[in-house]
Amino acid sequence: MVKRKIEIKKCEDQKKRYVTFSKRRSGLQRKAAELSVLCDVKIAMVTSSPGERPKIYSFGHPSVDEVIQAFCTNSPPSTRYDDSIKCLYQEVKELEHEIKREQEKMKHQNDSDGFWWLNDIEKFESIEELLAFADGLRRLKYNVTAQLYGMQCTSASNSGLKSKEEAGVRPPLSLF
Amino acid sequence: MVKRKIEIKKCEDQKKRYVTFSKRRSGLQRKAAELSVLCDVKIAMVTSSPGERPKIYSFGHPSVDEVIQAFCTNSPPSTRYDDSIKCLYQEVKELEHEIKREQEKMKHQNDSDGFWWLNDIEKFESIEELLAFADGLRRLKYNVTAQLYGMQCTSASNSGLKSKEEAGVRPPLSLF
DNA sequence: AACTATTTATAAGA
DNA sequence: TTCTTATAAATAGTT
Repeated sequence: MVKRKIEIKKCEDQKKRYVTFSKRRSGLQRKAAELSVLCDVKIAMVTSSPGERPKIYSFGHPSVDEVIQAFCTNSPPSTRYDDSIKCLYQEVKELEHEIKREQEKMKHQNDSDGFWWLNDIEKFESIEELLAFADGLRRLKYNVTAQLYGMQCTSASNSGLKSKEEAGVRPPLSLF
Repeated sequence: MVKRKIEIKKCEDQKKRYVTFSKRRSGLQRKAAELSVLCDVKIAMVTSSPGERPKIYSFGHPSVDEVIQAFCTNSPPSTRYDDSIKCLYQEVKELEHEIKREQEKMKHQNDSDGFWWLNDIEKFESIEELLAFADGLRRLKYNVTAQLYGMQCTSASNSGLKSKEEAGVRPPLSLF
């Protein structure tokens, strides 16, 4: 059996889409009914069915019509909270928030006490990850070594000595 | 910490009611949005807020007004599926179903092969339960024994013999 | 707003 | 459609 988490995007398999619609619509309706009872509020839900010739499903407490009436006539736009667009903004805001928290977490992980290279060795969950990390370390070592070698060469030639050997410059591999 | 399951009935604590409304409404909205994306359907939700001066919350894809328009004008009542009342009937049907299943379960438990006293010893989950069961058995034994003793006495006196001993009647405890 | 122990919803399969 | 089950998501109570 595969993982059951699904992406929220249009399901292209028509049959599955119908099943999902059926299941989720009933779940939504139950939730709506619970909300109206728990919080003693009016609620209405109108849905079109998927497919060629959409039918209209409706559900409401105390009745769809009463709630729609209230929406259309009793409430001037100033008293409405339409989240149809707001929720997109909300989504963006939440993503930004998540990113921020993620970044903070990273920061804390990376610089606790300044000894980042001692941290989180335990977090690797497989040999592969550990090997990848080790490989990263090798590259790092190589780069640092090469960098250092280059710096030594530069300072050696700046110092007026003739050869690298005279300046005590060693080949990269001996630096670690 | 106490159990977290709640009854679906009006929450009398105003503050809690507001919090619940806020949490559940946003959950409902998320679900509605997911449904519209997954199944590629139109949906609208209108809710009144709890409290003295209810505000109207609305949410819709592609927009509340479009869906309500479709509900009010484009769809003759014959094409509508209004579940506001249907769901009550559904609830009754489900309860009846549940009762029926429950009864069947009972029936199966009670008379599988007629040896009910051999069944379900394993179902006890604690020493206490088992001891309670044992105590019940003791009482049962006592009652059956007494009953039997009474029957013996009756038949003994009916048989014209003078004493219980003559009729082979034993005291209750020896019967098990 | 955040946390978390639980409950609830649900995707997939039968 | 309904049921089951493993897993994901929602949320009640609390901080």
